[in-house]
Amino acid sequence: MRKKSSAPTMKDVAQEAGVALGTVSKVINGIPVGESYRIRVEAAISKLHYQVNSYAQGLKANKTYTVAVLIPNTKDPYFARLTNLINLSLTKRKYRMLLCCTDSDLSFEQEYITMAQQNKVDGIIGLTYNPNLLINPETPFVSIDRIMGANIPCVTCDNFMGGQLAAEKLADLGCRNVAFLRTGSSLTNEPNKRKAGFENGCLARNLHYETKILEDDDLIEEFETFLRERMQNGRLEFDGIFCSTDLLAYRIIQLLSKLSVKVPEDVQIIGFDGVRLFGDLDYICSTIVQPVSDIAEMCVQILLQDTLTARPPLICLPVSYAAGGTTKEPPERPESLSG
Amino acid sequence: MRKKSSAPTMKDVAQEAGVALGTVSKVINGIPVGESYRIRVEAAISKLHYQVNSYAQGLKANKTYTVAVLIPNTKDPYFARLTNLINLSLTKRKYRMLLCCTDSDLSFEQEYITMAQQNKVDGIIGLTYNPNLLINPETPFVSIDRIMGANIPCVTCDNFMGGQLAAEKLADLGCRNVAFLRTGSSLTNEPNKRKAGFENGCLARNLHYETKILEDDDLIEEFETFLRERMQNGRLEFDGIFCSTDLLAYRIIQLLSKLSVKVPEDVQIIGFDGVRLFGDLDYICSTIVQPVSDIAEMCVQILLQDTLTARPPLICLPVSYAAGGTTKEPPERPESLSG
DNA sequence: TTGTATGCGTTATCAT
DNA sequence: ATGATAACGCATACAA
Repeated sequence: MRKKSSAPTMKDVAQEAGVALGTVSKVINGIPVGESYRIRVEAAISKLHYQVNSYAQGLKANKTYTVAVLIPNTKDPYFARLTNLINLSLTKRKYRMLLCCTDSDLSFEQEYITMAQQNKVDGIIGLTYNPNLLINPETPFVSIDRIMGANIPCVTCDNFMGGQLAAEKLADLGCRNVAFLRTGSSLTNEPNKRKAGFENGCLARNLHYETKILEDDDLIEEFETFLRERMQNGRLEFDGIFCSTDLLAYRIIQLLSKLSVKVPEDVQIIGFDGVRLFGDLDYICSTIVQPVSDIAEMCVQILLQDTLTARPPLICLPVSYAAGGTTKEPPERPESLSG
Repeated sequence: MRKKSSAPTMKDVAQEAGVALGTVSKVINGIPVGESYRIRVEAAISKLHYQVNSYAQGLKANKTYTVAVLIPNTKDPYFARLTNLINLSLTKRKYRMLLCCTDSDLSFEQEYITMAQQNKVDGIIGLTYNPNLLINPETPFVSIDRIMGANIPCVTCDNFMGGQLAAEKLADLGCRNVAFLRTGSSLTNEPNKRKAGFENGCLARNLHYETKILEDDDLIEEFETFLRERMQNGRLEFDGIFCSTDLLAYRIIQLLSKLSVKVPEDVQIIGFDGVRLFGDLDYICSTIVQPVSDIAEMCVQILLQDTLTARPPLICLPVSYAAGGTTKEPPERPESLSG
């Protein structure tokens, strides 16, 4: 499909209305102008279906009202929700959002950064993994979940507290022997603190614990071996498991079902993220809920704020716990929705 | 966070390299230039960290390499996946994507269209509901799931065939008395054909069927009443249900569990969309799978193609069926993934 | 082959 | 208050 003839410009409007260019500009920008002139210009605008050219505006003003958002993908429900909420926050402020799905690929991340800079975005929000990202210091950047350097603010949830909360919950629910399972990137980022928080909680509550962390190229089957080795007479020695993400929790639950271990009767499971079915229905599992909405809003707010003051390097937002059916409590139900 | 000093321009590069503006432009655009000049220019570019200004380019070329995508949200897993795949297709072609989450709000849809046009996007892909959307005819537009007019291509899956397939599957699985349940927008769009296809399939296979369609502001509870009325001695009179979406199927399954009706033993359920947990793990339910990847690719391809020929008004892509545990078959399992 | 000049659509600074 | 004009950064047609 090819674009048809080029769109009308301010010049066309000026000619149609029989006024000067500057007058048209003033009308468009709400600068006072003679009543009769305004009416003629407005008539010409609607007659020609004139629309301002944001590109010309951006070139002139050196401001594009555009923010690039780098995220691995929008298929994962947590990323999908985060993307949606960032979009909301940006739209609320009349900003446009350039979506950049990086697939967690280090090169793609860099390419998107370059693209965004060439596009003269007013800022970038990135949930990235590349430890050597080259970002032009003149482009404001806010990182999610990873500390990237002294001058780059990082927004995350309180991962340490989340881990601790998980341990406390398991203790409250009667567990005595628990495990922490983690998978994913070997790169250091904030979510790694979930482990330390969990261990801290276990110590405080006198819980015996063990941890198992998969390397980057390990298969999920490693966990099966790990768990099998800790079964005696068809009984798992753990009565509680904390998984670093809801995704992992889900897969572990599948695995346990294969091993005929019942959840939550035999072993209670807590995940992390607060993922819900279809975005806002039931939780997949009992989980530490990230304040996604606050994270999104905070990213946008910090990115777009004018003052250079009050720019703390790391912002940790509080997490909460939600029962989702994989612990011995009644699961929380979402408010009833129509449709 | 404020932008630091403004970025270097071609003029700065020219001065740094001691050459003329045009020469720099040529180097950047790969137009042959004297070896020594090229080297000096490239040195200046990397010294100054120069990056072209896409806005200036776009203004000059009247082309922005940007496409706006209008979608209700990215929380719903089907929309989330579609968004991801459209992003992929666009990126592959070096296009940027402006994400516009409309929340299915008719005014937001119009506002985003206006914004996109002011942004001089090269095209718009929209899954929209506003029947009176004002779209500048000079902006190429491809619609998803809704026919918007003679000059606007519409990409969708074969909804009719999907409905028919659902009926056939239920018949094959031994059902004799089935129901079709639908909810959502009262506006006419392609997915409405699922009902006709289902009815057609039921007739062909001699299945007795009943349909229940909720109005826009009805509550999901209406379905509970409907189903309760069709129970005798704790037994539901239907042995199969086709739901217009996986989301609805999921909610109906919850409802049935409340009524102590077992799925799939007492009643088999088929949904529509092909939604999977975490994007690519298990299906939520047995379902008619939309060819999301093909839909995304087709939208982009049609939108960006140069020729005005071969632009059929309606493109129906084939659907398939996947067992997801809510029918009397072993559910399909996704290929084992690492991590 | 290299440099110069003009225009893209807009805004803002001037005179008028 | 209104109209003419320069400038934003880049690409290109044209002159050197």
